[in-house]
Amino acid sequence: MTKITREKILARCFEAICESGFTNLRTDKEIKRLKITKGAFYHYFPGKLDLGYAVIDEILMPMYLQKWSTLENLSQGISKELNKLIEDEKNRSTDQSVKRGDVLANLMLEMSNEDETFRQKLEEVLEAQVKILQRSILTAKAAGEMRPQIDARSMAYSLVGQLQGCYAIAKARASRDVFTLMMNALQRQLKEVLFVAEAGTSESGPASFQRMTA
Amino acid sequence: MTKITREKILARCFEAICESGFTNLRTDKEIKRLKITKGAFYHYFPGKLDLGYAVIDEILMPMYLQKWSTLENLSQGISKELNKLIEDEKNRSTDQSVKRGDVLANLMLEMSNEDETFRQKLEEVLEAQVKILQRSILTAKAAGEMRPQIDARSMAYSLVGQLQGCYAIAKARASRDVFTLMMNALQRQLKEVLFVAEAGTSESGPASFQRMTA
DNA sequence: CAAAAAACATACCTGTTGGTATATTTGCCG
DNA sequence: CGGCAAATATACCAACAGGTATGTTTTTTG
Repeated sequence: MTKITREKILARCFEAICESGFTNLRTDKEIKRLKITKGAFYHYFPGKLDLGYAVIDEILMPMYLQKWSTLENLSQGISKELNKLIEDEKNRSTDQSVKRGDVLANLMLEMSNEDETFRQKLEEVLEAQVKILQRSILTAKAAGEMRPQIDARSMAYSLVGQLQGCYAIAKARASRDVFTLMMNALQRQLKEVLFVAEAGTSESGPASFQRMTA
Repeated sequence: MTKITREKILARCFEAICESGFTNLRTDKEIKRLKITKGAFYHYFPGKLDLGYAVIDEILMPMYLQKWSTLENLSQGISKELNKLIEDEKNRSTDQSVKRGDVLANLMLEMSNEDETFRQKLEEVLEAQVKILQRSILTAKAAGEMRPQIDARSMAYSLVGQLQGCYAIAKARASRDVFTLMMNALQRQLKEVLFVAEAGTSESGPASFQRMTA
């Protein structure tokens, strides 16, 4: 037995949630698929909602923490690393992943107004991301890599928001190209606002929203 | 009879969709609430999905067209009007509206990967908005109100995406303050990237992400 | 005004879905 | 090995939810 039952349930149900959200998750379908029984399922989870909470705590949260993990314990080259992370996300995307969109964003919009506990747990994941980014931006400012007048909190929120915006639009367009396009625009915007180094070339003004060369 | 049955159904179901999405819309609940019967409902709509399509075509689309309507037939002062529209959206927001979030964004994330027709119709609404913004930006560029190197299409997409990002984060935080904060950041970012007039004050670099004064 | 079409009303049906009650097995500790 | 608790299995259920079949009323129109 490589994986104990509880972990299998969590992993499989997380996958199902990624595919079609929490409401569309059918517990008994997944139970059949896992070749277990309701007895096993309800032994580990009091109900569907509690399963959802566990998925957030034990899978989603670690997942989104790891997403930015390389930024932590970094005292220099933060803006470069940030750009690399966005670049990675862009390159890792597939037609399928674009159609699914961002799991956290999906769950936020689906569940925040339905169940308060759900919302709180999703908020925790969101805030965890924001905190990492915020601290990284502060570090970058201290290292002279970012303009000092930038407010780290505002910046962190906007970053996460824009990332989700990219995912949302691309999902509705069902187009990986649109995703790439928007991520490129985000990168350009970041470059201009963040990096002190390139600030010299002010002749043409900010570079954001110049024609996208996807 | 002020409103015919079909319109009442559409209006009421739209409201319900705003509250908790399409999947959570319970047709028979709304039928009872409207004090009509299934006969009436299924006389006008072949099924629940078709009702959804009709809501998008007949309510959502006009709604989002009107949102930017003042931008059309405007040959000057576009950037100012754009800023005013965002300002309005910020001021019109309530705790409740923030908790609900943006209906279009909600539906996009909920339905795009569930039903292709749904996605296409939502895409139409999205594209309609983008087109209006894109044309306005072009006009503004022609009038010398915006930096000429801005790509209108890229700009329009980013705008809509960021707007949805503001709504998404604020919804998850269940905080009108967060919404205001993010909308302010968006306004500041727009000001700096868009407006030719203010471009002179380059000493401090771009103003985006400076400390938010909500 | 008569017939046909549109607009509703009533009753019923079926699959689904989350959940429960209860029985059985398995693993472990003394 | 005996017993106890965790783990898993089986059968069942009640509510819901969308949809259908069919009947009745109202409106339109020739």
